Amino acid sequence: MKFYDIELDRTDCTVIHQEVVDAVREKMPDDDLLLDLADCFKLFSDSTRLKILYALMEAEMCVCDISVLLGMTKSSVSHQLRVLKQSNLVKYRKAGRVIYYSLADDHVRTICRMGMEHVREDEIEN
Amino acid sequence: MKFYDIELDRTDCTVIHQEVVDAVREKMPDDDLLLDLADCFKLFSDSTRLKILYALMEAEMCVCDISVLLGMTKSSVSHQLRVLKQSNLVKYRKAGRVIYYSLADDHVRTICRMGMEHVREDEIEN
DNA sequence: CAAATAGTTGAACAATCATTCAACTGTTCA
DNA sequence: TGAACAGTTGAATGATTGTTCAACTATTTG
Repeated sequence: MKFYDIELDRTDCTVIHQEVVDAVREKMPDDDLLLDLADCFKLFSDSTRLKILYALMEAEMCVCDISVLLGMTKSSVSHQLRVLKQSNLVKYRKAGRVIYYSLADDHVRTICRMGMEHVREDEIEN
Repeated sequence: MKFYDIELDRTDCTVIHQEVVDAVREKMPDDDLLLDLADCFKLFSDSTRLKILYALMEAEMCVCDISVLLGMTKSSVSHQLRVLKQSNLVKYRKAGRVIYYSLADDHVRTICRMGMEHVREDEIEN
């Protein structure tokens, strides 16, 4: 029997452990869920956003306050607040022309604390 | 007294709450630490890396196994494994020309679980 | 030794994304 | 009413980053 020149699979592998692959595949979370999870972590993966979140852990603040605290333009702060707002990490209340932002719930604290523990441990190790 | 045309501060704000800003500034973690934290979360912010990590939660796997499981090239898997290795999230052992990867410790599980809780709650809300 | 295969590596490319800039809305207040 | 200011928005820009491609190393095996 002749082997035709079929299109190569993206994985030019002789699978080493088919049983392992099959077993793991069954346990894998859905792709959609993993995409959502990645998006969630992406929110915490920028230091400007982290600064904003850590600031809001301490107090409700308006955009100007945050701008001055971080030494950044109102525009750039506002752009990031929009991202955090859309993901329900922060909420806001309007008072005249001033808009006060605060944390939406305690998830932010929990997630930041978790990551911080990992970072600090690495510091000790190295 | 004349106002000279000095360079504008990046924050064209009348600070609304100087006391709040000062109090928060005192509590803020160091910039370096926040950068490290952001880098830590960045590792979890890509769905390919998450897939690899979730796979390794189930079993030790070689690069070919992971490639087949994810339907990706060995090259792209290898690139991501390098990132995870450099950050001490995965470790490896060599057996002939096969290299087996596994999780370095339990941090990955803890951090993923934490994020997953947040994602699932959002699912219920919306 | 030579062929085959596991895995790595660096450059190139495309997509993503944070910041900037300028223009804009909306509210206060004189 | 109009000036001043808080905040938002969209387009442009530059940096970062995930994937691809091709070439490479290293190990096994016939």
